[in-house]
Amino acid sequence: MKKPDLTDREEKILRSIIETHVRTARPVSSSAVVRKRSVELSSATVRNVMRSLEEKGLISQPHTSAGRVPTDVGYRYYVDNIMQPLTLTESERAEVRGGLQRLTGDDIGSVAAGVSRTISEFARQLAVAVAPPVEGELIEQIRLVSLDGNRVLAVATTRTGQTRSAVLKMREHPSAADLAKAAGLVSEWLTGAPVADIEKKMKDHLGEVGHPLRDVIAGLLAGSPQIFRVRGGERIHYEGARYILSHPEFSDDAAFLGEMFDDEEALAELVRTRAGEGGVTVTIGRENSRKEMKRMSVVVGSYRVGSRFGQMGVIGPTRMRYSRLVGLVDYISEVLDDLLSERR
Amino acid sequence: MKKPDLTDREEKILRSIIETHVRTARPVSSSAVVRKRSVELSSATVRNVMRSLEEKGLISQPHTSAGRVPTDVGYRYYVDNIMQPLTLTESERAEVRGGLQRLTGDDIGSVAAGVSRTISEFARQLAVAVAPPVEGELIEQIRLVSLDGNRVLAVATTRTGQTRSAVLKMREHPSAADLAKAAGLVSEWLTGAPVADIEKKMKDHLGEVGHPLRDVIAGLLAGSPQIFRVRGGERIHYEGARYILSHPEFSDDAAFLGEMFDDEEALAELVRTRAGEGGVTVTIGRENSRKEMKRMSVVVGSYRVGSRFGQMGVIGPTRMRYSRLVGLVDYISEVLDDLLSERR
DNA sequence: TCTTAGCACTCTCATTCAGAGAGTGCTAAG
DNA sequence: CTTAGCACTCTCTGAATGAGAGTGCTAAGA
Repeated sequence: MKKPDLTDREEKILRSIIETHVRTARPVSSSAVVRKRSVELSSATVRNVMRSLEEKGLISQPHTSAGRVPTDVGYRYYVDNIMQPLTLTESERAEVRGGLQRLTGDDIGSVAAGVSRTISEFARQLAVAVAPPVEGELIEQIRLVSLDGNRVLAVATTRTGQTRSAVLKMREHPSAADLAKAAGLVSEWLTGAPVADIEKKMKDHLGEVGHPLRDVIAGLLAGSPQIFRVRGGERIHYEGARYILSHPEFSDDAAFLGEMFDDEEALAELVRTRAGEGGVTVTIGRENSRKEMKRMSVVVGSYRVGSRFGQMGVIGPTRMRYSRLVGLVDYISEVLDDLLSERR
Repeated sequence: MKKPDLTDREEKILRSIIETHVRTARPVSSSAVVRKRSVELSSATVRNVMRSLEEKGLISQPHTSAGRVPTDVGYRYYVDNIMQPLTLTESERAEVRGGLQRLTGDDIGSVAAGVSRTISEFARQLAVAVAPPVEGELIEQIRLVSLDGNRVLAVATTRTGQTRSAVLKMREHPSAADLAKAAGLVSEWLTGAPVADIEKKMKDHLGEVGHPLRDVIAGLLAGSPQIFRVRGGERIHYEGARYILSHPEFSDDAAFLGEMFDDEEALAELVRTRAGEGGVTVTIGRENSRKEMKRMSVVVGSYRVGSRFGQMGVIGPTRMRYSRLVGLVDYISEVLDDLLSERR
């Protein structure tokens, strides 16, 4: 997997090429490398080294007489072996932490929204955050509150302290006593069960109860998807469309990006599949599963809520500041783990 | 305002030019008009008419020897005086109505989300829907439900049957009896008051109550923004980014569109400012307040929930099928008024 | 053996030019 | 008032040209 077969000098020159290409967006010539004082060599020698880097597939020429541009393989080598994650400045760290701290009182979906906003702001790239799935959460308790007419508010709390609720429409108006009884009964059945199992459990027990309560519980069963099936929109958040859309190099990909914005599930997939549990993962250009992303890179990290993981990351051109972005995502995931483990 | 100073023949030719331009996206020549059999005339005569239309500012030539293209003024005349809204086919009507019907059980924000999805699907354009503001709603009742630890779920219902809730963190764990008392007291103060006034009202009455209840109510006051200040994300929904982003003519405007997607409030402004109460409004090209939209048109309608209005519409190139889109928005607003007035 | 100066070579990019094609405006006749 | 005919204008395409950038190669120097 590793490719440590570069000499010190080759690494220095690869680094120089990548870093100036990231800044300038144009092919880097041998003389540009010399001007940067990356190495004390003549341009002719640098050219020889560049040729060797090209033979190894790390850089390439757009055409015969242009400078060199890093390939995906070149960026990969840079990310794995050369680059160091950039530490944020003290004031940036304070700002990131402060911004995230303010979120942690909110529900887990809003946290994801805030995370995507924070990442986007500091990265100046499209940012995506996916909240951890609710399916594995364990039910703590179910409560039913009578509203007006036949409407009832169902409230479920989970072991990690999340709360979800929905308004149910019942066939007839249930009495407060019946509601309390039904809630007690259902809580008894479900406490400790994972959210994924609740429909099945309720169905299994439904036969055990008689007339007035049975209607209430049937209503609850009918509405349970509303309570627990989290729509993508609540779990997946993105921010910073303007950054990726303003890249002229992506004007051909605008249609693809539009599809991504419309299909949040697909967007989530990008950060989900590659996010390990802990650590920051970088996916470069053609390494992405979608061929439309051959000129984009994705930097993702994960964060932990209870026993489940959420993911977050940035999407931008392959020509991105990897050291800065890896450092940023890393720091945010550290802060989130810290802040979110505090909640019970 | 009106411009009825076109002859019958001029109108026919303007219509022909606009309708073929909308289809082909290219300048329309005099012979193309003749080929369409819009009028029984030679191309030379059509040319004379086109010259007159050009003098009146309704069409223009991109360059000396090209066909003609409609101007904003031309589209305006077409929309106001020539075009008829296109009625949807029976099966489309059924599909639209069915799709919207399924939504009306949900809360008012989800309805807006569904509306934008429906419009976008049928219009194949970017669609935006804005739910009516909650500020004018009148409070019906406030309930408080004890969760675990110091957390309390506050539930408010309004006169139009909307429900909003939030989890509040109290200083200390309140007893169930105190919660019930506090909820009763607050409901008494607030019932019938508009949402906009609740903070003030609670502050006014807070002095009247003594120790154990006072803490609870202070907690509710502190959390009331969470309950009622609707974040844009819940009110404003858009769908169909792929349609507008895939228009090659907007690849220059991608950065502007990105800003719109990021700033939902700005997007909402587009459909809000122009939406009258009832009826469909069309804003064409430079008529839009934002100069970046000089090549886009907006078709908006409104719908009513209780005494407040929500807005919805489509955003696309000026070269759009106005008759189809006006017909669609009109029908959707009709269906929504119908469906939403049913809820109490 | 490695480095470097020098130079020919290749490719892009911008400019210019010419010819084809599209569509108009004008004129004169019906 | 309408229309046939035609000259005119403008765009678009492709070819030709020259400048500029940057390389690869060779041969000399350390």
